[in-house]
Amino acid sequence: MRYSQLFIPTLRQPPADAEAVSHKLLVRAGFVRQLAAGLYIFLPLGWKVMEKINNIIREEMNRIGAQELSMPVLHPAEVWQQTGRWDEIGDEMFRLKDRKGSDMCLGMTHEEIMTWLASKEIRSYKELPQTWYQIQTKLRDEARPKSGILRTREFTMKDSYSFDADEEALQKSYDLHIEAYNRIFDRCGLDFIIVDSDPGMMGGAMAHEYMAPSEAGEDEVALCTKCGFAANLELAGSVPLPSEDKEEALEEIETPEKRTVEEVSSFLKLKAMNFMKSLLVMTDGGPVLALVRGDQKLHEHKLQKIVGTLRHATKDEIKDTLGVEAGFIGPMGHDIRIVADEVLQKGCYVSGANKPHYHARGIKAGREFAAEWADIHFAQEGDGCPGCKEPLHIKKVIEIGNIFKLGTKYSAPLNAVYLDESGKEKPMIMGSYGIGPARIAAAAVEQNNDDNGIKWPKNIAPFDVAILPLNVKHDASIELAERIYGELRDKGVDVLMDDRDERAGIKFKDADLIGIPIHIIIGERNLKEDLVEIKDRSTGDADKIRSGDAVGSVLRSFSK
RNA sequence: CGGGGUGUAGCGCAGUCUGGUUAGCGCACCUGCCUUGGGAGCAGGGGGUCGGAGGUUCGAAUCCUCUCACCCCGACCA
Repeated sequence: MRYSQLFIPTLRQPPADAEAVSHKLLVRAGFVRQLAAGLYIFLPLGWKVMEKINNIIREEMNRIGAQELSMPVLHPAEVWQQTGRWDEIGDEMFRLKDRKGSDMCLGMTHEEIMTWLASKEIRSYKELPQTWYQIQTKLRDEARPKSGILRTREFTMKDSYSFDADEEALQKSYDLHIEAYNRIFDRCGLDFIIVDSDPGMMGGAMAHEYMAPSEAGEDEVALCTKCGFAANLELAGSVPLPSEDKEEALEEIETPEKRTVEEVSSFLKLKAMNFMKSLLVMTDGGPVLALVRGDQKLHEHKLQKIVGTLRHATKDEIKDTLGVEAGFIGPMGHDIRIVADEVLQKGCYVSGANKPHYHARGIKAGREFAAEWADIHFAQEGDGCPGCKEPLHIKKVIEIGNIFKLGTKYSAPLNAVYLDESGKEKPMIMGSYGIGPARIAAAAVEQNNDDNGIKWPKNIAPFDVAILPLNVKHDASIELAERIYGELRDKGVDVLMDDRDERAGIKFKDADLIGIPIHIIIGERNLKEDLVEIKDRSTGDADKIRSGDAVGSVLRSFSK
């Protein structure tokens, strides 16, 4: 394609409200524009990248026998009501009524509709397994869209669903998806890791997430380089650094206006790990006091699994329940349920003295208080790996894909059943598998860029090659550029010909910003010696070669 | 939903505190000349209901009230 005929609105400066690198660069380089919060327009270049990603996904999904189809985006409420999610899901679902007043919603995912289809059409074990997928628009009324195209309210997703006769067959479908996903993310040129994840509201037994390490990511994972442990911080266990093993008698200390661990620890000149944080949460079963060590963060999800749905107590509730204001709460002498992190079983700690402006030291489990013990802390950098005790590393990551074993969570309520060999009716065993193509693009930019712009991985770059005739008024330059352009195109190479009457500097800057992997630079000076320059965008390496060798050289670099 | 911030030309910003000519600057854009290996130079030019509504005032980008939008942190995230 010819640059002069393309719409590539590049900007010298990024918009002021962009924060993430991928957001800034994708806007600057003319790939996307924002319509409203969490709603993005994909410009021609951006759309080309999306199509390349989607085609890789298609090829790999088809390779494992998955079949592409297309589902409506607008759904009747009934199906969602049958699985209970119509009520479980809150404001995040876009809901509307049709002209007859019937409740409808915009699909945030397609478990219900896919299962509905299976329930209508599949009768026999002979028709199983089936894996269906689509690359479809999803809509979610996100509480906080952010980071450009990383978290939007409308986005395309590759979602596939497997229907199997039993758990063993589901495992096969699951493994096939792992195979496909590994190939997809490899081909897209991403650095990625697979981690254990929390099945959450999706239900089901097992789940993994594909994560691309990046500072722009919203998730955090704990990794062990020694034994390969890898898990989302939403569920990652860890072995905290051991507490100091000391024996102290209980003693009250005046700590005027010192409430937080930070304040009290600097006041008493003690490390955070010498403290015990006492936090009051409210549950359906009444108030619960949660205890973690001063250097730890309470993991509400872990606690929730023990005590049920919870929320933080208000200041008044703390006073009413414990008789003391927040900041001076201690675990002693309360007649309520106490759940404490296991690390507190050993050692003596400082915590609130249950009276204003006083803390107490020498608080020891079993002596001053009793508790239920559990892992209710967030894993942090340096904690021991739960598998091999080596220090864990925490990394920020972008979630680019996930795979879930759903079991019968959807097939049971929607009555998606089949008859087995003995004529017995059984629910289908399902799996659900997602990939966010726009997140692949964003992650690729986050992982591959420099001060000059994007360095696209070659398989998802908007063009394979850019030809830059530096002076379009120089006949020999243009003749050569046209010849190379034609020959590369004949070989199936996706070429951008910068035929604009612009100065050399502008062409260099734009080619770098847009991030095309290979640049063929045709300058008047080199051409006198029959030379052209081939530049590799990602390494910056540039070679001068005979003009007649340009096409062959470029083709060779693709077969590498 | 809680906290913070920002809305002035396509993009980036100044002006607002302390009200007062035709509201400025850089880049981009248009015309001409010149230039062609890293976002050139000279000359000329176009583009704004200062997010919106109401109010105060002789006079509002500027002060007051309400409202909308967007961004960031947190909560949430099937």
